[in-house]
Amino acid sequence: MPARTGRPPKISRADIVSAAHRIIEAEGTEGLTMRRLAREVGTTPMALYHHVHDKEELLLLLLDDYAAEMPRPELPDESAERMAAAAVALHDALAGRPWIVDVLRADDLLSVNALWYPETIIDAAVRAGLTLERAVDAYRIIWHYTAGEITARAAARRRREEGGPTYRRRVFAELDAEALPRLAAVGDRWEELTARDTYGEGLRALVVGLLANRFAMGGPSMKRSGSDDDPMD
Amino acid sequence: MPARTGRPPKISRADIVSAAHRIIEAEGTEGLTMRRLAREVGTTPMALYHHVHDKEELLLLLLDDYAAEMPRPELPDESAERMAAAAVALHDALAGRPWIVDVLRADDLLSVNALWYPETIIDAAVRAGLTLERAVDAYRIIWHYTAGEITARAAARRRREEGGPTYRRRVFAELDAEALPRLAAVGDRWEELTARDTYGEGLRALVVGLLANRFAMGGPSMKRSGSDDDPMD
DNA sequence: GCTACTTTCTATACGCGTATAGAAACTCGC
DNA sequence: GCGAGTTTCTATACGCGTATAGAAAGTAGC
Repeated sequence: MPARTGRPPKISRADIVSAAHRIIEAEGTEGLTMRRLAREVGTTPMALYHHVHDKEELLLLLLDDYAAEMPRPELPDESAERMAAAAVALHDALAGRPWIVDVLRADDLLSVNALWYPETIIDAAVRAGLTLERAVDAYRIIWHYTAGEITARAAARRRREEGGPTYRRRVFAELDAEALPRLAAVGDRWEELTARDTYGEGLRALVVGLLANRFAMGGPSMKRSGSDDDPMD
Repeated sequence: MPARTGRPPKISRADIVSAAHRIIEAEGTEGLTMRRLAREVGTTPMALYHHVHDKEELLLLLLDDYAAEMPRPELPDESAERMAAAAVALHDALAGRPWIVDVLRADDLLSVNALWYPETIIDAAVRAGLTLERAVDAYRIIWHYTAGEITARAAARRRREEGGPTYRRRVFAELDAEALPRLAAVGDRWEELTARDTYGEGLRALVVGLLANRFAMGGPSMKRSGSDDDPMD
């Protein structure tokens, strides 16, 4: 029954997504606007909104398309290494696409086609001896770190491209060496030190710590200092 | 020589920042637009741009103001606990303010008045035995995790407020239980499990891992300690 | 063929951040 | 007192994402 009711569509979701791909490829993230996209597809901007809820959903579709082709590398057998390797693969796949950043806030599950990554990480964590619940926690923690690193990376790149290194200079120039001796000791080298890629190092530390499991949830040690009230609700 | 040349200003940066504070207090983040702010200050939108480079700088000023009053809690003496306590204080101070998210991508130093946090964390890391360079790396890694967690938290809150829980439902409904057994096992409980606050847990894992320092930079891999699943000794 | 109904697409408009051009209001050198 | 220079403020406009209203183009029942 291919006979559907209503005005027949001139464009499809797939048309939109592939046009978006083309634009991003040719003109980068900034070139992808709903108006520009409409022109590319050959329709009006608002027509897009009948196929896509908003721009964020469009980016999610783009991610999903892209995720289908992301590398699923051979993984080591040992659990900790396996977790780290899967996370690195996820990180590397995402870090290369600047527009990803706009979608990172969307969800911790990313897209359907990217579910292989959480699955693999959670599975490795369970194999390493965590309960399923704690494995999920571990995945989310790794994800927060990963998303944060990618965001910072993108911001640093943007800063580099825009050229204005003034702010950090000013900070270190005005810095009170008595109150902040460590930062003063770093001084001009901040720029250089923070340019290094520390994702892998942090990830390994995280995996080690998560599996070491020194501080079980609700455990007594390393209690939070300061007031007890949680400012989020 | 208080007699400066040029047309005398009607408004100051301080006026702008305090008006912005007022608006955010009264109407939340969404209420803070450059046009609304201009109305509050009693001027035109473009006049603001002579005192503030762009909206992001305004938010940074707001953060700096706010940072001056952030809690600097009494810290434990032991280094690892000290690092964690400072990071938790930073996290809690930032997590309460939704608009912070827009500024998180700005810089890893945040604002001048917030430098106490990196200083404290780096200092504790050095005391724990890291070199200054590695202590800076540790701080940045902690910062990436913290920023990522806060962003995800804000996104989750937004999702909660907007009410649409459809996406995750759909994901788990369509989920291929053979290809993704762990996620399938979690199933409906994903929502519940990911609502938990795991910042502290992750942070402690990170600190443990960073100080355990098993995998020095440039080291060969995570192999090293045999093929044991218990990475702590 | 007409009417009702459904789906898709178009036109218009709003508020956003901010670029650009130039007017306004002051000091200074003469 | 008057032009030159400097700083600040105003007017206008652009492109953005997208809300809203309604026109267009089909099918289904009569």
